[in-house]
Amino acid sequence: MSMIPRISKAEWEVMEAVWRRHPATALEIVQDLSCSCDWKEQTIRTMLSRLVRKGALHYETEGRRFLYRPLWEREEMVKNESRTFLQRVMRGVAAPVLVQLVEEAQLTRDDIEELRTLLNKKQPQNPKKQT
Amino acid sequence: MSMIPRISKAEWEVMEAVWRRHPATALEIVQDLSCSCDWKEQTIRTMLSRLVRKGALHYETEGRRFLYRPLWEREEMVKNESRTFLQRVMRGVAAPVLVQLVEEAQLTRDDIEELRTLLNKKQPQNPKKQT
DNA sequence: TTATCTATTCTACAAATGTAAAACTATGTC
DNA sequence: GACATAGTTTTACATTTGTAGAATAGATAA
Repeated sequence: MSMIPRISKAEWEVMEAVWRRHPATALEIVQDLSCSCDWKEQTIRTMLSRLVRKGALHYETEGRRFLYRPLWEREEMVKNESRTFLQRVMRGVAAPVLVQLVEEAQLTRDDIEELRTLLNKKQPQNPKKQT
Repeated sequence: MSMIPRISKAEWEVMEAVWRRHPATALEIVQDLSCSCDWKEQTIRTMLSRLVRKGALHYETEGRRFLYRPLWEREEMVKNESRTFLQRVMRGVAAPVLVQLVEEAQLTRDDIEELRTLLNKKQPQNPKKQT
């Protein structure tokens, strides 16, 4: 199985739009993003190509245009990013970061409930000694 | 108040070492990292300079060497990174990412307890409608 | 069938990142 | 003082990212 590609911040933005609307033409993506970003159309088209090159998107041609689709579920990529983030920012010590994130996050009642349930089910790990 | 600088993955690694050992000479940092990374000594020294330039570290001279110190608490930078991460990966919809992270993370009994308490105190937000 | 659209592909270029080697400079040491 | 040492500063160079303009080619309207 090929690797989930690492994509940049701006590319992520474009991916979001593709996830929202796929299958989608470049123009549709541009329109979708027109409110949130103020990139030039060409910029977004460039990023679509790069995402194809990186193996994050693929397309079929429909007439002269491309219909883009994600090659990965949003969830898979979120998982991947999260893992990378955790490794980078915490080198294994998850809790402080999670605390931080929970504090920052805006969560609905349901979100909170879901997380609480998750924590109840969570299997505790023994603390590891510091290297 | 000046801004917390954004630093790259590799630079973060170096920062970790500085946080662990500060005040520390370049050599000490190099040694600290020698087990975990296999960068050449020069590479690490370069990153120390870049971190100074970026305003993440500063130094005093001690004889001919520099004694490096972080300009920011680890916690502040973690907070900052977390915020950036959340904005990037979730554009405001925190819960799925948090679920993912909690699932991935290795948490001790105490960590879980802490998070649970936090969630209990957490003020729920009303769901916002999608744009 | 030719001019015009419009979509994609190529090219551009500066800044940041990863990864160092080379050069320069104090400072002990002989 | 001359030289080796061990620091720092400069320079290097390929990739990735951000941000597009220019060129090209297929579809279409006149």
